[in-house]
Parts: sequence; C-alpha cells; structure tokens
Amino acid sequence: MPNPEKTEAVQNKRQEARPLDAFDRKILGELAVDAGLSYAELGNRAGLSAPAVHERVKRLRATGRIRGTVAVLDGPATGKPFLAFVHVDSTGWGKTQELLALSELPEVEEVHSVAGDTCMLLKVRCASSRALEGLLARLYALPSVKATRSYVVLSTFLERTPQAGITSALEEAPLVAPSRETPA
Amino acid sequence: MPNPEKTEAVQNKRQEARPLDAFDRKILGELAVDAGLSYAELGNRAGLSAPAVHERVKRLRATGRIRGTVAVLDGPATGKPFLAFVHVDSTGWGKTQELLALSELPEVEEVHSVAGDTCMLLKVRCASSRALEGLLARLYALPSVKATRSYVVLSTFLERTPQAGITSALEEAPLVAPSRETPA
DNA sequence: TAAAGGAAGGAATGTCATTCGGAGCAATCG
DNA sequence: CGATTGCTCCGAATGACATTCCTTCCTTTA
Repeated sequence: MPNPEKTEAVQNKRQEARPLDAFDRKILGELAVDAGLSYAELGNRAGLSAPAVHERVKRLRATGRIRGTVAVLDGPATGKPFLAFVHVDSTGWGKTQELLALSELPEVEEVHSVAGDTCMLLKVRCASSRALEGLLARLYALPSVKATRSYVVLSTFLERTPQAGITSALEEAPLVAPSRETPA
Repeated sequence: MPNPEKTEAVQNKRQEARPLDAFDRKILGELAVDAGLSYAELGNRAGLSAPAVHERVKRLRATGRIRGTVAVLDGPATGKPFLAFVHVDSTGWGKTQELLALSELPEVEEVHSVAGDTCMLLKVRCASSRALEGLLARLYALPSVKATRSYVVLSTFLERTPQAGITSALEEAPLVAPSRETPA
C-alpha cells in the first residue's frame, strides 16, 4: 500500500514543482515552431538521445505543458481573409454563456474576458466583410450585449502560438527603485 | 517546348483557382484540431485512402494552405500566465520597423496593424505583471509610440488557430434589403 | 553507507509514412 | 465522334521512424 502523503508529494513534484529544465525548454521551443521534427533530430538539437526526448515529450504532454499538435492554416488561403478583433461591452456579469455559444462558429478563434474599458474581447476570422457584419449582428442579437468596437486587421506582421522562451530582462530594470522583496 | 499561355493557366489553376473541395476542407478541419492523426485515420474520416490523403496534404502544404505544424504550448504551464492585448497609438506612419524588432521577443505573439481608433495591436504573453511592465517600457522607449492601452486577460474561454470551417449563413440575411448586385 | 527512485542510452520491434505502379475518369484535341 | 492526355485514386511494397525494453549511471534518502 502506498503512503498517501508521499504519493501526493510525488504527484505535486510531477505536476507543478518541476520547473522545466533547460532540456525541456529547448524541446518545447523547437516543437512550438515545428512539431514535425523527428525525435532523433530533436535529440540532436537538445543534446539527448531519441528515447530520452520521447520520454520528456510524453511527460510534457501528460503534464499539460503541450496542449496538442495542430496544423496552422493560412486564413486567406483557406477562404477567410478578414481578421478582426471585436471588443464587446455587455450589461451585467456572468452572461458569458451566451458568448460561449458563439464559440461554435469556426470564425471565432478567441474569446477572452479582459480588464480595461471593455468586457470581452473576440478574435474573429471570416470570409468577407459581409460575414463580419453577420457576426456582429449575431452579437447584438444577444440581450446582454450593449456595444461593440471592431478593429479590422489591415496587415498581420506576426502571428504565432505561445513560445517557450522567457525574456528575463523584462523583469529587471523596473521604472522605479526596486523593492527589497525580490533581492538578486 | 511548353505553351507559355497554357503553362500559366495550369499554374493559376494550381495556385489559386482550386477552390478547396469537400475532401480538402475536411482534411484541413481535422488537421487544424489534431495534426497527430495518421494518414490512415485521416483517410477513414474523409473517405479516402491513405496515399490519396497524403497527396492532398502535401499539396495543401505546397500551396500554402497549411503554413506548418506546431505544438501548442500552454501559457501558464510554461511559465507565462500573463496575457494581454496592447493597443499602440503611434505618430507618423511606416514606423512599424521598430515594432517589428519586438517580434524577436518570445513574449510577443501577434503584431497587427488595424483600422479603428488605434494603429497597432499586439498580443503579448509574459511571465509576470512586472514583465508586462518591462515590455510596455520598451514600447514607450520607441520614439514613434505615443500612447498604449493594455487589456489584460482575466479569463480565456477560447483560443485556437484558424479553423477550416466557413459559416455561410453569416453572409446571408443582411441588415438591410439585399442589393441586386448579388442575386441568389 | 546502503538502498531506491529516476533518467538516459543502446538495441529491437512494430507501426506508419512514403513511394511505385496500375486503373478509372474527365477534359481536350484531332 | 473517337483518341489522347492529364489527373487522381487505390493496393502493395519499402523504408524510416516512433515506441518499447533493458541495462547502466546518477541522485536522493533513510
């Protein structure tokens, strides 16, 4: 019979207290750019053998670091050249259920609740300006939607999924004198 | 010697005048959700043999419909739990070169120029609020950046890459009477 | 110091991606 | 109207690669 306390400790170690060593981050960085790499090639780049990389990737998937592997489609080339960000101001709170229904549409790519002068932020990609109009019509059909502001994308300079790298320099050199809470 | 006119026609047919038949769209739809499917399984779902699917996928990649295959990383699980959309107001025009330099940072995931009351729209994901502050500091360090408005994401309800589906109903039922330009 | 857990490397095996050849079909041209 | 060309599909064969097993090494713990 396993010791429950120890089991929990091990699970914690597995699930959260594993701070992604350099090998993991290197593997994640490569896979975030090209998931079609073979484990052998991935091992070459990371300095590990193929089985070792396989083991780590399996763990990264199991622990949720890697959410999945997808093919990135080109919007214009697949018939949806219109990209827009839509800010939604809604009355009340918790009416998100209605907005989530819009997630069924393949045109809706992202739905976030945000802090700021707006409530919800949508990223939508559709076939034409008329389709965008139809989407806004559906938004306004929701009783809780008070107003929307659309930002139609003219040019996309960069668009990618989350990357593995972390720029530590961003956390240094604050605007004011550093507090003593986080000494070097 | 090939007929130039005919060659061009064929190339056009290959590069643009191929309107993605039902098989292609089905394949794209599946791969956009899970690129790890085997060609045999993909063939089952699309109603084709494995070599036929392989041929189509190769063509979809060659024609740019599929931009690549990537592993989707989980932001919080990989150490970057702070997601924000930053609107940038800049003076002048064509100063995007400076903004593109920020694309080097793995924290910057998207850079668009948009129509609306703002010029540029950035999607950034970073490790902490301090890192976000550091990123904004770098933005304001650019001489053309006049102001920014940040929308920090509180909850993400949906976040995915471009999908293959197109909701044709969105282009129907316009708000006003349909013009005679596009008769049924 | 001894023991145990975890991780990496090498080799073997199974699965799958990829290629090759042949057949059906449509459009085109004579 | 018939022949030909080009395209796409399928079945089989091959090769590469993912996946597993097992041994060894290292680190941690009692």
